[in-house]
Amino acid sequence: MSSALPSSTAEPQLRPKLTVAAGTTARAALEAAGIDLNGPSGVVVVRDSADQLRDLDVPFEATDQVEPVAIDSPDGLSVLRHSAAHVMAQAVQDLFPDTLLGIGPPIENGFYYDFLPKRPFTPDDLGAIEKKMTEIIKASQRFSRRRISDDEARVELETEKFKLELIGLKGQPGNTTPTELNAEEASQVGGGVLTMYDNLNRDGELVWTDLCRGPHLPTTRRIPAFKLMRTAAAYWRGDQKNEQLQRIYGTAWPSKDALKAYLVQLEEAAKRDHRKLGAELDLFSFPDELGSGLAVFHPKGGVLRKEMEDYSRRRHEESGYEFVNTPHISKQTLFETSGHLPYYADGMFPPMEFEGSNYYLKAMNCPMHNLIFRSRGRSYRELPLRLFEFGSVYRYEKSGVVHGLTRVRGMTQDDSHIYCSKEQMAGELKNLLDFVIDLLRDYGLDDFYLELSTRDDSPKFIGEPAEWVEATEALRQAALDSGLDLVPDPGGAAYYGPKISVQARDAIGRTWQMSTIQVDFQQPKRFGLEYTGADGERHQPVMIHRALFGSVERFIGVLTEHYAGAFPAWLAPVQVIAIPVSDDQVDYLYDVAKALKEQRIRVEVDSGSDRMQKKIRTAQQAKVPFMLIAGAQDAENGAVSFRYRDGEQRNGVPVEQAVQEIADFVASRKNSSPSVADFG
RNA sequence: GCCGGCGUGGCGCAAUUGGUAGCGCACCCGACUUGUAAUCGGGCGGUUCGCGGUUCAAGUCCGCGCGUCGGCUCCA
Repeated sequence: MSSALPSSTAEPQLRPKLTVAAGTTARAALEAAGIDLNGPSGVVVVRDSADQLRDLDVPFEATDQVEPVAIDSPDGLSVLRHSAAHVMAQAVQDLFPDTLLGIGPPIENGFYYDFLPKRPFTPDDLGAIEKKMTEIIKASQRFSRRRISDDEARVELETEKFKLELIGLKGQPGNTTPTELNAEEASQVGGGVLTMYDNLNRDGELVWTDLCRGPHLPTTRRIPAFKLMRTAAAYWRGDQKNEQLQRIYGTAWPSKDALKAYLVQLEEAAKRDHRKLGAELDLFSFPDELGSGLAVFHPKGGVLRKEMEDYSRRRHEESGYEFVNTPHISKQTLFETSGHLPYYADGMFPPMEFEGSNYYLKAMNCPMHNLIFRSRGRSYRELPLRLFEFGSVYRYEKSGVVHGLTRVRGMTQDDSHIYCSKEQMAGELKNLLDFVIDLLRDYGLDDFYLELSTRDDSPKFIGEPAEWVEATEALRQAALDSGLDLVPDPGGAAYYGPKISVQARDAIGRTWQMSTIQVDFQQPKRFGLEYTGADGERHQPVMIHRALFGSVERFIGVLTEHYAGAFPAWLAPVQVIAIPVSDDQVDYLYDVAKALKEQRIRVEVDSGSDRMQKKIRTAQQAKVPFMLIAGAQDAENGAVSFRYRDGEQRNGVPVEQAVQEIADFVASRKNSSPSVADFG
């Protein structure tokens, strides 16, 4: 997952531009125009004609046309959150006086500030900091902008070593494109002239100050709602070699209601967490005894896997793939040939030594597929040769990154390697991308964009520049032909070739990297792969790597969150649960279940001693798509009553019809939950 | 890997300043035979993640390890 929850950001309102005369403030112009400065959509800054955001209370040097920016617009929210970060930093330095400041930018849905405290913050500290922040907000401190020279700043900030470093990196005045600073860092020092923001209390007394580009809210009072979320560690300037700072994350909103809505949204997202649902729905677990990042699938999770894989196999079969199988372990020399060792030794489990050789668990399937290609002479008539395998690989993910099913140490890739001629490459990539998107849609993901990862001038990228260009352009063309949005990712390529990755948005707007398609000229070279062309000459094939689910495990994790555990009927571990009103209908329902089983429907009869209401509750919590309920009346009429996931019901449906409806619905692979509307 | 939090029956939680573990769900048994989200009663189940230490006494304090959570870094 890359992005967080969608923010409930309001669209910027179109407002007429206002004139701010030289020597006057934006506030004066806004007040004269009767524009609200205080409400949940009140204006907090303005955008000038140079597209810069400016404080309301700083006089303009020259007359200008400005656009009001409301607190609930995207820019307004950033200003709010950045100001909240300042308030938090003030609170922290107040409570923990020897704490040094890092940077404190706004981020999606909130803000953070990095600190170097004498001791790390604890969760308990957050409460105290929040309380102090509330005091600062109530004190209605003014954010007051002050220009300062680099030399003055160095004196004023002599104890703040991180701020001094930023000033040094900022570049000379007039240089508006600092290349050393990322966007977050630039928000502190800007590109040219340095400014300080002084927090002044009602008496005009200076209570706190921070180096900052701004702009800010007029006063701390304009922070209507905030909450500190968590503490974490973060490396200074994002580099593992640097000092580790303590980061505090917070969120801030234009109203208490908006904050509450955001917190509810987080709770909803937490309910979909596949790790939680995996346990609740009895799908999989991670036994400590196995080790970190190693999952076992329980029978219900096993059904999911099987259905997912079966459908994938079928589609691959129809699309000209050939199925192969390779072992989980290999001698070291194979990975030397492929070039993965020593490059990626850190990412592999350490080798086992026996019979005079080092054996590695495979972290990728491609070298073994290459051996299959090379096992005999190949003709151009065989190309494109598409080898497919559900191949289990093992990767030594660092202990801190293992996460549920989405980042594991043992996984099964739906891995495919396609060998084709250079001439075939462009067409093959296009077909492949269509195939991938089409198949993902069948599993219910239907909102995508693409990312094109290319090389930069880093030495890690190997191979001929001309080949990179050719492969990159072929990928780009395939991406453009798909009509999907394409986001560039310079420097993100694998060391052996460029790639396209398919990003999918789930039901609540989060994005996940799904499939990757990579072009590789290197391995064919390293393995000496060749085929005989129509011309009788030997040629080197192009190799395309491609995984569609990424891994089966990860895909199950993503689908679990996408559907919040309420899987489509065709995937659901239990598709039908039959519930008798009283014990007298148990045998009757076993007959109904038998008829369903003949249609290969996964059905259970709840013959336990619970009351019917309890059984309905249990089935509902198990998110079973169809409940079939039968009482004396139904049994007498040879009928059953449906209850769907949404609680709707249809009573007195003849058994034969009910069985057919369910079988048809499952066969349709509809991804929405069945409901009354589906059956008219 | 780094920083911090957490680790109590299958699951979710409780246990005063250290004084040798309780509850709900699930599970098992019994009673009740019920028409759309929890019937009642009884029972089983824990070497409090592991190892070591402090103490008369450790779930509680300390150290190490493992696992996990939140971030950072990483993700062929």
